[in-house]
This record gives sequence, structure tokens and C-alpha cells, in this order.
Amino acid sequence: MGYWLMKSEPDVFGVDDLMKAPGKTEPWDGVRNYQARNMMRDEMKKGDQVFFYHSNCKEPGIAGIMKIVREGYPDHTAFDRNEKYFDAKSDPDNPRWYMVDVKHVRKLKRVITLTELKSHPQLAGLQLVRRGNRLSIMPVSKKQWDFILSLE
DNA sequence: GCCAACGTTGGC
DNA sequence: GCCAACGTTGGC
Repeated sequence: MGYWLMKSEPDVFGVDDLMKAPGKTEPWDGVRNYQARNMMRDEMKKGDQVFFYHSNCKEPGIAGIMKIVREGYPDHTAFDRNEKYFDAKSDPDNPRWYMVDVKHVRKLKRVITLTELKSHPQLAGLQLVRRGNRLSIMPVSKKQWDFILSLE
């Protein structure tokens, strides 16, 4: 089973929004980055666990856990001219962008902040704490996953 | 709001 | 295929 971390801005869509979604499930749409797309399209498997990371906010950090309930499929918001993430270069016959469905598992007892994550040498290899990291989806090793949960 | 870091675009 | 210009991300 795989482990991941996915970022979202809580002002736009946070862990509380996922909790309130029907079936606590939501398509992770709007990703327009090739590396992130490849992971959703090719690597994420049903049942994989995912840290929900809050970015670009007052207290950046890991706020919850979710799981993959549907594997990669075309992100139809790219086809719709009225959508914020419309991309004329993606067409239904040859979709450029993919998404997965995620389901809320639980909130962490507290937000494990980026500052805290950075302070642990055990997490030095985590892409999130690397300088200039901008990837919105990244793999987490089992070791890193367990260590982060032990901080909770 | 600032700005460093990075990905993407497009001219050549 | 190089690389400058531009837009975006995201911490602070």
C-alpha cells in the first residue's frame, strides 16, 4: 500500500470541507502539473493513504488523513470552458489531466505544522521540507508516514 | 504583500 | 534545443 501527501489551501478546500462532502468523498480536481498528474494517473492505488496538507495559510501543516477510493481518471473540469481550471489543450479523446477520488478518514488530533516537520532530521528526505518545493502531490515512505503519526 | 524558487511557454 | 520572460506557488 502506498502513502502520499496532497496539498490544498484550506481557504479554498480544507479538511473540514472534505468531511462535509457527500460520502466524505471528493474528486481531487484542478491539478495542472505533470509530475503530480503522473502520480495520480499511474501510481496511486485504491486504498492508499494520504496526508491532507494545508498550504498557503496561517498554520501550514498536516491536518488530516484521507484515502484513495477511485484511481486516476480524466479531470473533466479541464474540458469545461466555464471551469476555473479549463485547459483548451486537453480534450476528451486525449485527456491531459487526471484526478483521483479521495475520502476523508480522520482529522489529526492537532495540526502537525511544517515548522515541526522541518525540525526532525528523520524527515530530511521528505520532499515537503526541501527548499523551494512546490509539488502539490508527493510520495511519503512508510517510515516517514509512521514517524509523522508518532508526532501526533 | 513580498519574493524566492520553480515550471511552462515561445522565440530563435 | 536553448534560454529569457513570465506566471504560479507558498512560506514568511
